[in-house]
Amino acid sequence: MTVKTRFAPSPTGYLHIGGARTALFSWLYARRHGGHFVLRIEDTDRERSTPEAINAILEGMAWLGLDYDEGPFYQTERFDRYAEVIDRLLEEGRAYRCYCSRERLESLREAQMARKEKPRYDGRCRHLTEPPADASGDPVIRFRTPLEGETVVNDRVKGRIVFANRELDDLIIARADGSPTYNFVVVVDDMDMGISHVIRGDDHVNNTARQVNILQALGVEPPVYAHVPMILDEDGKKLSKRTGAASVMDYRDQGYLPEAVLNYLARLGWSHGDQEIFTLDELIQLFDIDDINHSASSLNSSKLQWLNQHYMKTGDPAHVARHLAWHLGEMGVDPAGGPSLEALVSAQAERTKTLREMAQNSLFFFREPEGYDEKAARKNLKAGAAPVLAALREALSGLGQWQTEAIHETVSGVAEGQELKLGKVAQPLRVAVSGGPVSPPIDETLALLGREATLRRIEAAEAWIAENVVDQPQEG
RNA sequence: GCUCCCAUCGUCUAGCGGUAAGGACGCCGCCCUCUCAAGGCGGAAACCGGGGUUCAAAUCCCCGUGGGAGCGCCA
Repeated sequence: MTVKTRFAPSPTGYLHIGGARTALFSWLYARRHGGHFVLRIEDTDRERSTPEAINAILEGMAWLGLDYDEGPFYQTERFDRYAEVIDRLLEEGRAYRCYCSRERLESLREAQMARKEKPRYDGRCRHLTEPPADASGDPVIRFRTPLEGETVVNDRVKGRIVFANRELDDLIIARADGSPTYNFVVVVDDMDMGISHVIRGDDHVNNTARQVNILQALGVEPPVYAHVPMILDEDGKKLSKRTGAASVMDYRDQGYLPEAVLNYLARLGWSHGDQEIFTLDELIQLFDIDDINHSASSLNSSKLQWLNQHYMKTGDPAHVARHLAWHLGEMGVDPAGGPSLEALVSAQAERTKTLREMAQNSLFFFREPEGYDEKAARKNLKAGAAPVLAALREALSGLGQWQTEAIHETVSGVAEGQELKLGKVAQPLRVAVSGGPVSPPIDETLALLGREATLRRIEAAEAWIAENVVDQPQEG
């Protein structure tokens, strides 16, 4: 059997992190089996679907690198086809027109709820042969669900699930205006597009029995279903925009690499023994529906951060640098005016968790620090630091080659000359050039910053000390 | 309320009748160290409860309990 999977989001919002995972699973499964992956936009709800949301979904897919072999298909462009199938169902008596008013349906539901029954259509129009006398307005079309027997779904992740048909009611497949509804279009599309495996969130399990029944009425073999558990937020609650990043683009904005997000998502609800780090190729090779978990899982941002740092540390610096450049740009920095981004990535990757943090902590390489971190200055830019800085400035200005190793020797040389531990020299220097207490190793920092900026900032620090510290009572 | 699903460290998970219940993130401690990190080493930390089945249950069955989903002229 040729494998064909699909991702079928409704364009009513951004590409959700949960949706991204189902998309990833579907994509991986198709790639794993040399099949096709289809993107289908479920936009039958014209009220809620927006072009912005469609773009957001396409953008999210592109950022993650989940490419599709077919589509995007739009359901709104397939209305003729749906009408055709509905007519066929009507002719064959597998569907019927229902003239019940919304009001009647509403009170029916209320009465059932009051009786603690499961609300469902009572089948009043099921046996009508012609419109009732009191009919007003256009009818909806309902699917004639079998009254008896059971519908079995052999779910690839949940196992065998049995639904008694009497628990199902006659669902509406076309609205009064003739437009088809979700449970119906899904079935027609999956059938027409030759979808072999439906991988989707398990909030759809209860729909599956209805869909299987429609498929059977159409005389078609159902696809293989695999319902993956939900993703919960860090507190184990349902995901919402409120509780942090829900849209995949938020992850980009927060400084995550797409490969980190992909790896993280893959390991959320799926596993392969004790392995945590997977390349995309490994995922394609190893992914299997049978290894998907049965229970919902919570997001854990610290694990994502760990993965992200892993990819920043071990990835191709040029690749990471491209992403870093984007974030620098977001912060109004033109990377052209500073050190090599690749070198910067190498220097910062092991001390930052995200690209955003890396960019933030690297700002001083591109522009003068805006003043000194108060605490760091109080501790390191004391009166006693002035001669140290002066010595450093002198030694560094005479340095032949502005390279890490030579700089390192020079700085340690100054420390020895002043009979100070390296830290006593490096730290004031660090504050002087970076404005704060944290940076890559001082020699690397200076090498990246360049001689000119280094000397200028040392001088500025000396002036700052003269102006702000000289009159203060000296302490050690 | 009815139907369906789920249940191993805080979190992600391995386990598929016999294990000292393993790994990862995070956390704690030590080492390393010019800052912050990274890294190395070590540590604390889990089978929801009760019944069965079995020589033997985290693993199989049942019942509870607790979560979740669905019950639209939404998808």
